[in-house]
Amino acid sequence: MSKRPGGTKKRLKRGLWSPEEDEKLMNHIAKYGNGCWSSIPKIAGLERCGKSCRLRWINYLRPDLKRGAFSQEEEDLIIHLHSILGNKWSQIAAQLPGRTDNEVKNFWNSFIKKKLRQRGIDPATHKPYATAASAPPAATPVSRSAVFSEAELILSSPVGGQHMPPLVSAESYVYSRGSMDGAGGVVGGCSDDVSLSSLSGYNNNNQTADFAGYLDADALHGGVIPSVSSSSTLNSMAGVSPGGAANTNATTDELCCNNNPSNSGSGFESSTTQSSSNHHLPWLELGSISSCTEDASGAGAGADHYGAALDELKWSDYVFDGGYQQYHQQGQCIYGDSKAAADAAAAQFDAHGLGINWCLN
DNA sequence: AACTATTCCAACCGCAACAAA
DNA sequence: ATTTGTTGCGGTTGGAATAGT
Repeated sequence: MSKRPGGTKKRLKRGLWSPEEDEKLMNHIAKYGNGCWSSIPKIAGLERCGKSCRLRWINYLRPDLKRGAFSQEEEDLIIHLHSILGNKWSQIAAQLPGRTDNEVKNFWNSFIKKKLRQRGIDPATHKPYATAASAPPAATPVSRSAVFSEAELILSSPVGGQHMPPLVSAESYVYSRGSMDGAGGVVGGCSDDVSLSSLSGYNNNNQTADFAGYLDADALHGGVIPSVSSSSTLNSMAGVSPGGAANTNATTDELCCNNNPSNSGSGFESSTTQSSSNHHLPWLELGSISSCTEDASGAGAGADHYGAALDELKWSDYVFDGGYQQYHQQGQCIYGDSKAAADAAAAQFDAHGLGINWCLN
């Protein structure tokens, strides 16, 4: 795929990566890590710019990538996080193990956007479109905004053990509660229990404590959360040769999984090293929601998949208690079942191996 | 079967932030 | 303090794949 005419002095290859190029890059990173992207092409014998190599690795070659369709839980989480963070794809992706910002962005643009519009929700604002059937045009109160400033997030947290009146619009929870009426209007309340404080991690109730471990509070408050694409994390991610650990110079100790929570430092790590097995998504749980949808008249009952999602395995269960570990063990990767070697590598891959430094630098 | 329209996603671009010189 | 190089992020695009006619 040739996106743009080159124009640079040195002719660099563009477009889709060939399997040979992939192999070169993977072999290089397996050997040396992913330190200096600008020098990688030369050393690895690739006629690509470093930027392109970096992108290829992050978006496609990383052994920890979870390919395939987004689960309902992931979709819910993306919608919810987008209502808070906006187009901060890297931050959103940081909360979705195995997903890249590019993947999340594409999923949003190609699927969720459309879906929300069909439901009468403006994907940009997460508010229902003003329609004759619902609300008067341009009459949406400010307090109903689902786009939250940092201050709003903080203000919505409990102070002195008491919940402040939530500034969170009901819409932002509608997605997971299945209480949106056909025209996109909001039905049902329960706002007392679902202030964004639970998201922000400032709430001290149990629910929030659990969730705080899931969704890094820093992520929602402008703190630094290294995304999975950050170089520091990637260095740890490169702790195993994608092409097969046997081909690397790494010692057994370097390759072995390190699940010690004390090593968790970044948002990614911390979100995947929770010692507690009691993680859950507050909005999903709060949404046991059938009890919360006072007015189910327009909710479309079971037709709404968001409500149905509540009956499914909790995403956090998948992530922390089995599925994600299993995913690690099974080594899902871009090459799927046909790449036994990559599977084997991914089985040993561990994002927590912070002590590993493959970089030559 | 051939053509057109649409969808999806990998990859590119430009910019900003940061670090090192 | 300034320059230069590198990295990361978000927006955009082009083309392959798919659906529709």
